[in-house]
Amino acid sequence: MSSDRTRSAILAAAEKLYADRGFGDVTLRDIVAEANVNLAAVNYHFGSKDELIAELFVTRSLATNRERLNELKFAEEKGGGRAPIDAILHALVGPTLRGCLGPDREGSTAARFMIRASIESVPPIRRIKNREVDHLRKFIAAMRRSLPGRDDAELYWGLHFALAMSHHTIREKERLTRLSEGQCDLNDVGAIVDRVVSVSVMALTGDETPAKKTPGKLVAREAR
Amino acid sequence: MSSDRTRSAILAAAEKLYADRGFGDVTLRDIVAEANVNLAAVNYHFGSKDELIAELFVTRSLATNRERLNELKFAEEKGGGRAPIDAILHALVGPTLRGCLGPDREGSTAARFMIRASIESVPPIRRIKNREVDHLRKFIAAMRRSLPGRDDAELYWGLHFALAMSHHTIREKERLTRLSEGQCDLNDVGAIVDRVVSVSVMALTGDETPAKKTPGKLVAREAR
DNA sequence: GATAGTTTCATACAACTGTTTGAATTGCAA
DNA sequence: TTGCAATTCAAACAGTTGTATGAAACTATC
Repeated sequence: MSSDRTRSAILAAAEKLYADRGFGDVTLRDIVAEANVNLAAVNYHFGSKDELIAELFVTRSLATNRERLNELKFAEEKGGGRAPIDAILHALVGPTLRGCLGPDREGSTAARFMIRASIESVPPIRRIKNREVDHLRKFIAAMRRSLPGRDDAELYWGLHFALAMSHHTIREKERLTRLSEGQCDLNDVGAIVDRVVSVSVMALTGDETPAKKTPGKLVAREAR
Repeated sequence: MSSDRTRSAILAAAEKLYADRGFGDVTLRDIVAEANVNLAAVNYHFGSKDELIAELFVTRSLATNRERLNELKFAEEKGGGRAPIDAILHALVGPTLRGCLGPDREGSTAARFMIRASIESVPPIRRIKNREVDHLRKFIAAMRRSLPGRDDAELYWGLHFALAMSHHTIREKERLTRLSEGQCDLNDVGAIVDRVVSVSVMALTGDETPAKKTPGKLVAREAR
């Protein structure tokens, strides 16, 4: 228990390299070179390469989940047990978007690592993501309290779409920048969060029964 | 030019195996075993493993793009040069969703392969996807005609969100099924397309200037 | 300062990867 | 049939990968 130095040097080096070059072509030898430690150190301290990746991902995603739940709890307490739906969605997508996008996050290896983890799909991370369901259920519960009477399926779809927009923005931010030739500002994270939340709220409250076969033209207006 | 037999046997076997087990752990030896051909045949007929994957992906995605443009062209001709926005978005997300989800597509290796290609992110496929920008610009142009005066950035965000919901639904269909405990029907593809289109239309037409700092509650109603 | 436990290190291992080679076989035209 | 090109094949190649080993170096306790 004395030498955390090696341990954390490996973690830092691995996070940096994975963030920079992806999981695909970063070997243990690259990592130990960057960390200036011996090759065997990874297996000694982490057991295996996969466990190293898992620890990296778990640490970061636990932090995000904690932040999410804090925001949710705060919003629900403020609303006396019922948070407004936009606050709930804000708590859901805000931490992730803020963590991965945003100013001066360019240099943050943690953020870039999480972007990689979102783009590539490597077994140890996939295993962890599959346990995320329980976490999301807490948001479904809050949404149910916020929009009582709403069909559960609608809530699931709303949450699903909120995550879709948030994750896709993270995954494809370069492509969106290129496609829009810079007209979409990917630096103003606050505006992005608001935009995702706003659309998600519309998805949830727009029309009771989503257009069945031929969706009519939909017009939304701001109701104060 | 005589033996396409080997060539297409390889293509079929590769598509099946990649669809079933992902790109990560399917080797050339797996493929040639499934195809009952010699190991060297892949390099002989395709040059390299990456070129095999690329050909597989290009074939399928060209088909999807063609279908998209057909739908778009049809809608614009019907509208005399200006298609309604929901028709444009329908042309954008319909072919992809229909191609990857939907009934009796369970057995379609082509569909499952495209899902894999959407989930995992392997270099040859990434290279091809990066050339997709020109294709998407045609939809931006159609959207500009459909919603004149609208800020270009808004159009880009709308298209981006439409793709986000469509791709995320494909990628995470199992997870959504599990999360919603089957309450979200992933088999009714038509309904899913309509749902994605409907939300995308709301995103594009909902409020002129997307809520800046504190998004107000938004209510949409059906017009017409 | 001897001892026991932890940590580092160089090295080897065993397996697997995509690719190449050169000879055998096939198919087809003259 | 003969000749030539296209195709198939078994085998080997060259490189990389994550992991295991056992000895050395360190660290703290008594």
